[in-house]
Amino acid sequence: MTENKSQPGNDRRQRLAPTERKQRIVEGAIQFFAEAGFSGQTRELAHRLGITQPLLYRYFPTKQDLIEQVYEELFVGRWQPEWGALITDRSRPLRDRLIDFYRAYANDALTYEWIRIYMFAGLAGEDINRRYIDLLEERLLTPVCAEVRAEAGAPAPADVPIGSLELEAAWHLHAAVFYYFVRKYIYQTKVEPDLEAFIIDAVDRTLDGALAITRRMVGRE
Amino acid sequence: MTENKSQPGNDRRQRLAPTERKQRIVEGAIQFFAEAGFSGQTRELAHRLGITQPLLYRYFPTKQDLIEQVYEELFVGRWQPEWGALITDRSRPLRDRLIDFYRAYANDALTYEWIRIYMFAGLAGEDINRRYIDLLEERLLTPVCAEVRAEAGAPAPADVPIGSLELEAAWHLHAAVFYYFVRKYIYQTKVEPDLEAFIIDAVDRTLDGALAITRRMVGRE
DNA sequence: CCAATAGTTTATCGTTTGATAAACTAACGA
DNA sequence: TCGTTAGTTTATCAAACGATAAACTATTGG
Repeated sequence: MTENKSQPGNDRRQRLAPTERKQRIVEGAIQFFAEAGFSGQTRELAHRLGITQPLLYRYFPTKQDLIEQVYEELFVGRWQPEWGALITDRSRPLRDRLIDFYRAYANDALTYEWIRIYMFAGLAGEDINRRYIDLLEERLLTPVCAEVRAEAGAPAPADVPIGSLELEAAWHLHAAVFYYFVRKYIYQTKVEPDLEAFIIDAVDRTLDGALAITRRMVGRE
Repeated sequence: MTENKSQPGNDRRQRLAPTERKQRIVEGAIQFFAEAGFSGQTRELAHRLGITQPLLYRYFPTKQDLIEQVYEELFVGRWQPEWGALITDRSRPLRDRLIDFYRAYANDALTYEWIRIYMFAGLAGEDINRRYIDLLEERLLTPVCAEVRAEAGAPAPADVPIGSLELEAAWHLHAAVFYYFVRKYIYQTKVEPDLEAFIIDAVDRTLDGALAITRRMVGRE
């Protein structure tokens, strides 16, 4: 018997560079906390990672620090800057832009881990949700309102500011898509299997209705 | 000094009839778990109730039994049977019926406690959410689809079954109202202050769009 | 080949937490 | 008035859990 280092089931005590180990811990934590919530035990997280529990504390002083890192990775890192340009590109029909955006957003952001940790964080009273919503209103919802205005032939936001109820119209579409994934990943019930078709219908319903209401509310130019 | 029983600050050791005590515990548990989640400690719940922690175990064998009772009180007890009739009353415009329903539903069901405990339960993997959604689809969403069909002049569900995407259209409105309260009570962000106006707009957006799509999807009679 | 560095584990501490047992006492009936 | 019933508290247990200290060992440079 020479080396048994690479034998299956005997691969413990795997020495990694600090950055690599830290990254693995964060990724494992995302998966684990998404399932178990933040009251999940550090011992079980360590077990899933194939390491011992005190090792976590070599890389993160406290459990809360690890959680903070999870937020960073998940909520700050996943917003794609090009989405903003996608929304405001008036060379394409607004309907197509919204469909493309929500297709991309659903794919990159609204994953199992994202949705669940987002909701866990909200219930825990963390301000990460409020900060994310500020970002969302600034980069998505307000621009969408401006595009709806343009589409409806209504005054630009610079002349007539976006009203609270108009913002709610943009939330309306967002809520439909978001809640679809809440049902899928939190309640774990059956949802429409064709995500593409679902998004198209949701956009059409919201947009048609929103256009009519916007014309009524804000008036045409 | 004769009696100090009713003096303020000295009212401990308050003896209650079992049913009364049990009721107070459940109501306190609803409030407490809504804030703290189900990982909230029994000692703190007892403290808020002004009783000692072991007393909880006189009335509920385990913490989980108490939680079960919270579900019962909150999710089973709050559905008003008359809501079904409200939806299907074709002597009134569908728009008015939907507005009235969601006004009532928001008032009676979508409270701070309800929303938060519902979400906590979902994340915990409890099947109460799936059971509630079955109830919702049967008593609300499917009937709404049938009414939209009638309004759109499309075939009745008996002839052409309700499709998955049609059900999603009913979910669309439901999601908008639900998510409004998620933002209010879970993320705790500013929302449109006029709930009435919000509901009216949401109904109009969804209904107009849904009518058009239903006509396209199912065809007219 | 050896010694120093540092990644990882073993052992353990102090609290927290759900739950139980036994003591205490307010209320009611004979 | 007194004794029994039962609602409530005090005291405590055992396991769970975040966190720390010290021992262990894989890797690297000379």
